Amino acid sequence: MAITAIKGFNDILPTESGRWQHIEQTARRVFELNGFSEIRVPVMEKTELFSRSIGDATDIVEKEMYTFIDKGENSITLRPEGTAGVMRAFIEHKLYAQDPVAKLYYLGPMFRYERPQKGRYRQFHQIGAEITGVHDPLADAQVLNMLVQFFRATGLDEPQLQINSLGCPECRPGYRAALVGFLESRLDQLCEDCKRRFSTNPLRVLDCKVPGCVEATIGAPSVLDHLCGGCQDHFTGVQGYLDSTATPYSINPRMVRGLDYYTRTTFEMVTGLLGSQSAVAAGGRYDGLISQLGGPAIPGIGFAMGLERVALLLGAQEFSIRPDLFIATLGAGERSFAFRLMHDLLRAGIRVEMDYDGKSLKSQMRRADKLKARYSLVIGENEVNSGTGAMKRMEDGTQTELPLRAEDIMRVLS
RNA sequence: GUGGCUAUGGUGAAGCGGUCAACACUUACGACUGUGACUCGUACAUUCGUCGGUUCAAAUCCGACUAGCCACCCCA
Repeated sequence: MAITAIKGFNDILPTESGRWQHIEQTARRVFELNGFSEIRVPVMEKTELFSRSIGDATDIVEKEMYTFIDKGENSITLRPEGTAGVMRAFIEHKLYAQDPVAKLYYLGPMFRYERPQKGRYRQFHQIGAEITGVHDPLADAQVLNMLVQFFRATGLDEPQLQINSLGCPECRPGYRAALVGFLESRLDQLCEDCKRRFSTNPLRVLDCKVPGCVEATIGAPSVLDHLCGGCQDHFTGVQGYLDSTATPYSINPRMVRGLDYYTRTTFEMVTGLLGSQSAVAAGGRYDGLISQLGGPAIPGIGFAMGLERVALLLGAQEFSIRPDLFIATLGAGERSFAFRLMHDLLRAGIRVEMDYDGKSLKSQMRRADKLKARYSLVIGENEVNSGTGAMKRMEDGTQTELPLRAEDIMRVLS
């Protein structure tokens, strides 16, 4: 039996890589337009970074991390998400000293040990962006608008933006207490999972899809009614900015996040097209994270989107590269002439293909067709002797006689 | 970690106990001795995820294992 890839780790084959490049290029273009610069950080970090930022009691840290001990006895973890590493770098290199307002984006593989399913893999890829140093809801709104811009630019208008506010360390405890009080009386109506959540993370009960739980939580207190003045103003501000740019969104007071560091604004881009993996991108504000990791008290906000999920939404769209010209040759003698011509054209930036191993002309023409070459050119003894030949436009079969020099060929191609 | 489903060539698949494992696509070569797409011809699974069992006989029945998919949990 041949060796196969690890469960949940996928190859991105040439037929799909074009789609991935389209996504990545679009993200880079949109993000850079918005003033974000790329930051590249390692795929592994000390385990402690993640347990401290994401939260010890979260599922990610409790059961989904690829953690191991290296030869120096250090506990190392393959990053399960990007923000922690980016903020570690931000603090470690004191980027805030130059300018506390940093706009950073990153992209790359993330790792989570979960059972794979549609749109969820053990190695998956995210593109994320972060803004540090801005308290004003303007930063929230810019990040959200940029996300919406990205999806539009990618040709996807389906995912919907949902926003919520989780409050801050001031007001969240009060809300949590109110919710616990409410749920306590209906504990017997909740599913087994929710009974467990009730003690570990009561906010999650609101997110449960079991009909009994949905019903039991109908009159539950909303986070939005328990926000303190500051959080209330902030959330209103975010909405105001979104309204002013006519960015469509809806408020989902039941939206909960899986990472502990979120405060105030949280959001998701959701789709109904990916089965149970409805979130294509998600993020929020993390005002306490940087100081929690040993940096100064600087706020932050950001998001990450799942590339596999975006790629799935894009479907089987073709992004293949077509050659401009295919050169067919009739004999070994002509091939060196053709090779030289191809070389000149490649140097000029023309995409050229030629036959590699002396196949029949029929085969070569078939190949030109299969590669979807725009033009073909047959080179035989006559062409080599006369220095002229005929370029055939594959689309309609018309031929153009011309001298076989790079500049003449380029003229026909343009 | 839990549950369900499925495993036949490069791909999509027929086959449901008994002659060479259909068919389609892909690929290669040819019909056209210097011009593709359409058409036609030829070739391409000593073998049906793996191991074991039942049987005179198994891709077809049984068991175990493995893998994949989907769902739950959770999440991008």
